[in-house]
Amino acid sequence: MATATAPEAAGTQKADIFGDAVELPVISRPKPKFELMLTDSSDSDEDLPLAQRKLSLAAARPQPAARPASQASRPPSQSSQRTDTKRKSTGTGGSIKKKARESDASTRPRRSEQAAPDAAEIRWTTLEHSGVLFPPEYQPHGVKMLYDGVPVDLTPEQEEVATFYAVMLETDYMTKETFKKNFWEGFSEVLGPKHAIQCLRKCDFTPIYEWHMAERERKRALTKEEKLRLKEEREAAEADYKFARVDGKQEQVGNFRVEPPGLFRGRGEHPKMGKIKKRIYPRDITINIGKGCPLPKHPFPGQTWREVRHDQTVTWLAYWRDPVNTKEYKYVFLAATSTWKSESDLLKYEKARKLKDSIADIRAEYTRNWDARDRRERQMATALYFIDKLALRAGHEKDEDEADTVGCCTLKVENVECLPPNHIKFDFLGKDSIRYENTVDVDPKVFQNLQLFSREDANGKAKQPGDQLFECFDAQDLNVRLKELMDGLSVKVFRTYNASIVLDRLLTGEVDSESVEAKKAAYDTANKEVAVLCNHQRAVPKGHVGQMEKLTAKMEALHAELAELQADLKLALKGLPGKDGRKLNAESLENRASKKQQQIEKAEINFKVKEDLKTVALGTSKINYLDPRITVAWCKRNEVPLERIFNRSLYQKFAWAMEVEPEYAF
DNA sequence: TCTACAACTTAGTACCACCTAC
DNA sequence: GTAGGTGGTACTAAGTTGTAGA
Repeated sequence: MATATAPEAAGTQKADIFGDAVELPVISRPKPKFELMLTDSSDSDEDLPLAQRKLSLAAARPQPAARPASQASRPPSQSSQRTDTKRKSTGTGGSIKKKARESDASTRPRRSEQAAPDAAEIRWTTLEHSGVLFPPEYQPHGVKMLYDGVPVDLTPEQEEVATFYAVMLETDYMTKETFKKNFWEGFSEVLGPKHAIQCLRKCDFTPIYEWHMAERERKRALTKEEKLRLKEEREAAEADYKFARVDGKQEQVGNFRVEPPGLFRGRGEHPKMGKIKKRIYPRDITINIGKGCPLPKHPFPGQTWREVRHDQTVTWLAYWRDPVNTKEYKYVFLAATSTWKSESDLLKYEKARKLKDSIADIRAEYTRNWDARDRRERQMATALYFIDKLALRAGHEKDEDEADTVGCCTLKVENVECLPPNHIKFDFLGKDSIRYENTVDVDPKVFQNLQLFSREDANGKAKQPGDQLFECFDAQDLNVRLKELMDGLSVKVFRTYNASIVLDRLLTGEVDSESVEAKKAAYDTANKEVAVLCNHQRAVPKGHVGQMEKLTAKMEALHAELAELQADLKLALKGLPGKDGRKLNAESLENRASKKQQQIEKAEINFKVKEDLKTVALGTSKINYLDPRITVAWCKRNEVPLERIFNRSLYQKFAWAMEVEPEYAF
């Protein structure tokens, strides 16, 4: 039985992967397979544990100004009251959408220009980097697509767009009319009105697709040496862009590559899927860099960056406007391992831990408000119950040109079904158009409220499909309320809190096995609980059915072999020869049967795990929701090598959590 | 007061390199 | 040596949030 290792008894050892400054309690684990990228140790607080350092940093930084007293003390009933009339129902199945944004962002003064940023907002003093890496210019291949069975000449620009489409011929997008319609709009524009190609139906992109597949195969068939040479060339080209220097410290850049052109691959039924994502040039990109630093170079003579800023209040290095969703931006940020991201992670988990101290009061408050006379109060309290218990996302109103997905605050009446006596069935498309389907038992008061909210609005008018379930408030209103309950609280904190507290609870007991395999399985089970809670789904892996069939056949073969061994063993124990007259050795047969049994058990576990997890994504919660200190502490207590749980990336991302005490509780 | 922007986090998927079993 | 499986990683879409400014 594994026992928790007391820190005093455990002592500490230097762990070279973390650099000299970090000490780990002794646990029996092999040297990790990978090295952490060492951070600059010139910080004056280098003797502090990393976690404390970050906290100290956070504490040292002036806190943002408190909310105006008027806002802070405003009684809930007086806060931005949203009425039924404000949010009109479409009654046609569509959700209420925001008015399309029309103003040009470039005409708006930027935050940093409005006034000198106060000290609380300054994120850096010096910032040096090499900008962004552009994808190579298009190289025409000369393969002709067919129109009405006849090869057609295309200009390089037209050929490029045709190729965007051709490479997607075998994807599900080809079954989507929206995708094809949007592509055709873009393609026909590139072709021009007088082009021979006049409709998509007669287009045959197969020759280009076949060329693409042959290219892929050619690259796959390169020799090891050729592949290595290409890799080295690629790395040499990227070297300058991989790192930035922030206040003198080298930091990894996350996404330094400019997104290449292609077709927009929106998820679910995104109305813009198939639109052409045009090529981005320096003239589209705004660079953020320290004053006096050399400007990043780019390979386009005659072009200049769209703009160069020296905004010390933000952490992005570059951005450009999304060419498809033109109201949005694409940013280049530092990598997850950077100090900025680590700080931000730590603060996120500390905020979630703070919620732990307030959660009882918050629950008491929303429970009281299930009976509130004010409909808005009652709706908010009901919604918050679901956010808390089911870890639902906030859900903001969306434009017509976005996928029609919802969160808690934007649920429509048809997304919930009240099943007496107290079951609520949820069925809606959430983020990424992932379906949330869940039936839960709720408090009778919540059940009554939901029946009312889905039946009629505040004026007693019957609701129709497409109408909002909670029509009296939105996510922003709820966040304002949450800030009254706890400083810094917002809806998303509940997801972090719930994910981490569930993991913490599930990992509290001792694992009933000495084997690392069994311990890891216990961890994965807990991880799975969280993933299910957060509705982290994935597509069933390709070939899953085939794999399961193979596993089934393998298990059947193993069982048959075991049966044979057991039959022989019976004969051997009676001193009889085998069916074929062979002499049998009982001891050997017993060993072989035992090994076979183990093989069967292993295969059965493998089968079950595979089937269980075929639609569950474990990684998302590990990366975003689970306080890594829970995992690190559990590994220390249970003598599980951390690299069995965290891969290299997570190891680096959570470097700040490594020296946590084994007794750490979320 | 409200909307839209700007900045950031969270998310699933495609692809590729590596490992393992045969 | 090879095929198939697996895990890591890059990519980029799609959320959330706080707040400026009309």
